[in-house]
Amino acid sequence: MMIQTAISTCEENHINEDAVRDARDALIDTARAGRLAQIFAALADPTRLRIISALDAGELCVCDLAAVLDMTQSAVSHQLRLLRALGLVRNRKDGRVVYYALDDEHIRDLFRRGLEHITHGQSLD
Amino acid sequence: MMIQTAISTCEENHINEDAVRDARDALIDTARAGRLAQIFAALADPTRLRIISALDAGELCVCDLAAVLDMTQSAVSHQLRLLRALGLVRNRKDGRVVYYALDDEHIRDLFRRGLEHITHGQSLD
DNA sequence: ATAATATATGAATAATTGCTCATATATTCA
DNA sequence: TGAATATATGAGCAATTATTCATATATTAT
Repeated sequence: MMIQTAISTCEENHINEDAVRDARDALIDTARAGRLAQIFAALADPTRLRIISALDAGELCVCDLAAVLDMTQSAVSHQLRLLRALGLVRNRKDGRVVYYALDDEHIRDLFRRGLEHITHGQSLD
Repeated sequence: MMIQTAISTCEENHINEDAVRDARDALIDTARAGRLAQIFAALADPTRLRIISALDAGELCVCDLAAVLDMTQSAVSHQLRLLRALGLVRNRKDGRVVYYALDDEHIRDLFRRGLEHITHGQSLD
């Protein structure tokens, strides 16, 4: 007579071995998780999203960007530095004016898709 | 003889009026920016991304999820509460066991696209 | 060279956040 | 009912972060 091995506590034997196995296969490693989180983190701030939306229309110099966003030049510059460090924007210099533009189609895609999600409730592809 | 009006300082007249106009049109309002930021913020943490990746394989109870992630049940529970508050996961209760599953195809899509971005350098659509 | 202007950046601060620890709640079992 | 187990959650702490303020750097114009 076969008695089913007691799955005593979750800690020891898990509640569902199969599900755990599947999950372990699907689980992304911490390195990937970290890099991915960093990308999404770049989009996880209202100011940066507004910057990205503004630049989505074309390049803009820092001063004009600050005017459009109605923010301090300093604050905008700080965020631009961050976005540049992450490779999301590029800049070109013309005299003492520095123009910024979006430089990552993937991010632009994520941004637009997120925006779709916000605006038209449901509409995937 | 027509003398071009001096665009004195950026503060007053902007450096490029046209670009500013376009940017103003494209600029998303702060309400949208806030909501969108919140969505991306949900994906801006390695732990939450690992949770999402694990649940992408199917539902899992809290305890098994904690085991898979090698994290405290408490920490996992806290993150699950956050994800649930944002509508990213749903849960069903079976006795004293609570199973969690992904509940937002848009987020799942964003997650997978972000992951693609990470893994295969360039590959949009 | 000096003044003016556009941008960058270090330091400081306030707010947010992810985790731990302790404990509460809920459910099953004896 | 009481003990055991799965999950939830409040408080506290350490780390991160977005902004401001002051100031530095770079470029143009006088």
